[in-house]
Amino acid sequence: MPVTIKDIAEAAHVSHTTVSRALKGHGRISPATAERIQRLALEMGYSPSAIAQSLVNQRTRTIGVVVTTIADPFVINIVNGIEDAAHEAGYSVFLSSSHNDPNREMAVVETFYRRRVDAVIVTASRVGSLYAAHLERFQAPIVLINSQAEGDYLHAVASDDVQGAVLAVEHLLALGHRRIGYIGSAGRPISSRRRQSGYESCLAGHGIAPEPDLIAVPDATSDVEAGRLGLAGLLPAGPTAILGYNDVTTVGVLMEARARGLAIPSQLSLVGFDDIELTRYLEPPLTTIHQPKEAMGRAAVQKALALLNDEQISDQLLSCHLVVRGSTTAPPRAAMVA
Amino acid sequence: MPVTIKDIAEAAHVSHTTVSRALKGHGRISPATAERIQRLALEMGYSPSAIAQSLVNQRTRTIGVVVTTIADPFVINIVNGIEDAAHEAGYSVFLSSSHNDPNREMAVVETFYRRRVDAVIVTASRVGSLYAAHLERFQAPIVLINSQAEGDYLHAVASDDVQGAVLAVEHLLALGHRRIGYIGSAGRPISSRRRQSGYESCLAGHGIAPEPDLIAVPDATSDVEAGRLGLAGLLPAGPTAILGYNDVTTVGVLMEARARGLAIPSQLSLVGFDDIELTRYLEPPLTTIHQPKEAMGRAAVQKALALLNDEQISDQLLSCHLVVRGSTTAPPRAAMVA
DNA sequence: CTGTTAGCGCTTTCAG
DNA sequence: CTGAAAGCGCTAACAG
Repeated sequence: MPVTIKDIAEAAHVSHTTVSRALKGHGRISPATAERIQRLALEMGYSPSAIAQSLVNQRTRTIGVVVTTIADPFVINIVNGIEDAAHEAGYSVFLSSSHNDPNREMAVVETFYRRRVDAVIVTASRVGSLYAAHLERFQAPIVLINSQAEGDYLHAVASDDVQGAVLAVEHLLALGHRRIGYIGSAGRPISSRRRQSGYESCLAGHGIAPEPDLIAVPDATSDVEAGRLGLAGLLPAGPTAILGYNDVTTVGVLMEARARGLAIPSQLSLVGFDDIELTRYLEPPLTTIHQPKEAMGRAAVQKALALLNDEQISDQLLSCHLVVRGSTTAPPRAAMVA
Repeated sequence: MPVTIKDIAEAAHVSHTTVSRALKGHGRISPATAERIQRLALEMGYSPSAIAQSLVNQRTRTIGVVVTTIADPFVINIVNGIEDAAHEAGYSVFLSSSHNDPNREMAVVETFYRRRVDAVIVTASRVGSLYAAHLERFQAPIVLINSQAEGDYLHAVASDDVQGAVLAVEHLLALGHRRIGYIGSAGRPISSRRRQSGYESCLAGHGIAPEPDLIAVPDATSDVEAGRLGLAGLLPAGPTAILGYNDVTTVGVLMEARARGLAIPSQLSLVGFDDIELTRYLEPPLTTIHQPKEAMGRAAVQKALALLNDEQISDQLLSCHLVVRGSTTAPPRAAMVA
């Protein structure tokens, strides 16, 4: 059994209240006894029970984080940002995976509720709307990062998908490309559509009508697979450049291109999205749209903390930036690939 | 304020004790009232406070996990295994990063102790020995995954570094290589030395005396950098193949080789260690030693749970296996590179 | 300045 | 089968 304030009280011949006061400095208490008790506490190896404190204070200083998958290079950078910010604020974080299953997601949130976390952060939730029902009961703030559900039921932090896609397309346009393809993600409908709309509006802004043949949203089992299928589907339309939903999708495109003997970037330019670490070690290193992943995690924590403080804070839309590496260049002279 | 058993008791005109009993099924209670109360609890949106339960039960059903860095492709697979196993057992996990700082590592463990986690899992700890002092006080089991500290003070789960390195070297030997280099890691002294000893003993077993010139343990700021420096240092000795401490180190070797116009694998074969996801997308895809990362996480949880159950369980040493991909082939005819 | 008392939400004897 | 009472470790009035 751990040492309790009662044990210290006994050893110091004072009441446990006095110990409690001595240990947290404030509260009127004689410096002498205060110091004596503190020394005693140290000697006895006392460590206050956060459980007991939580019960009486009605706050646990914990944040529950639910992610779709833990072993994901994108997600994990967000978690990293969350943990850093939480740690700085004196909070601990529970991490749990929904395995991309809405039922499991709700179960995890329920578990967090039972544990009385002060706030919940959910990344890439597909069921944001479901929270509406549970929300009245669940007092804690819930902030959604990159929500993939329709509507804005809750507090949100997201990166600016539209702006990011525009950056990508402008880069390709500047390089001289005119036939630019887009390969989306069926599993992240919201952000995929946003990126697609950025792509389309940017093209349109330059007088290029989006062609359905240059857009694919493959129904694949993985992002890599989506990239492969996507490229296969788009090739007949003769793209000179492709924007992938994210870096992993774009890796799939790269693999498929390699399998087909298509040279990147001389025959086909590629732009990814996210800027996960992997991309810089590929051959060629990927030109991509950088998402401020840790910043999003930190922003989510700040938002949650502000909410706990009853400060009203507006939703955050963080902007992306372009990282030019080796997978983009001017289109080939003979612009037909297929 | 959340609904409590008292609220339900009031609504049901029974004592809160009865509610408590009704809700957990056991305890002698009339099926009628039991069911009535359960329905009521559901209607009222009751969710038991894990905090209060933890306080009385003296166990929180939480596990504290401390890692060196969250955003690490290797670590995160371990965490994934931990979370899965913990979830299955009804445990929640606290995740925290030590940022590879021993002081911070101890601080994190202290925080976990305050939160009264039932067990602690530490990956790649450099300060295992420091726990000895705190151990008497901290009743919870502490299990170390891939500990990087001298001695075996605690319960450990690790992959078999020696066996893994032997696998790698045997593969290269079988391919015909005789001048095989090893690039280690200064930051993970224990596992780096184990891999090196597997490497050396395997060579020795085949009648090849290890050459100091073919071994480098660069003092670099990152694994990639270590790989680059390592290759630069080893090249004069004319290796035809190199075993890197891990995949990221080997990526560094690959980058440096590319920069020097060295063809992989025709001029130099490369073997990594870990089998992180990245490796299969490199050009060429890396031959590597697979570590059972999720399994190590799961094993750590099982060990922790067994310990909580007072079962004595032996330390786990999980074996690795070889994954042959594109970065290894027979040595060039003219086996001198430098 | 210090001690007494009550209570956070729950479980668990012990009586009835 | 059900209720009363005590207590998990701590904090916060309220007295003294």
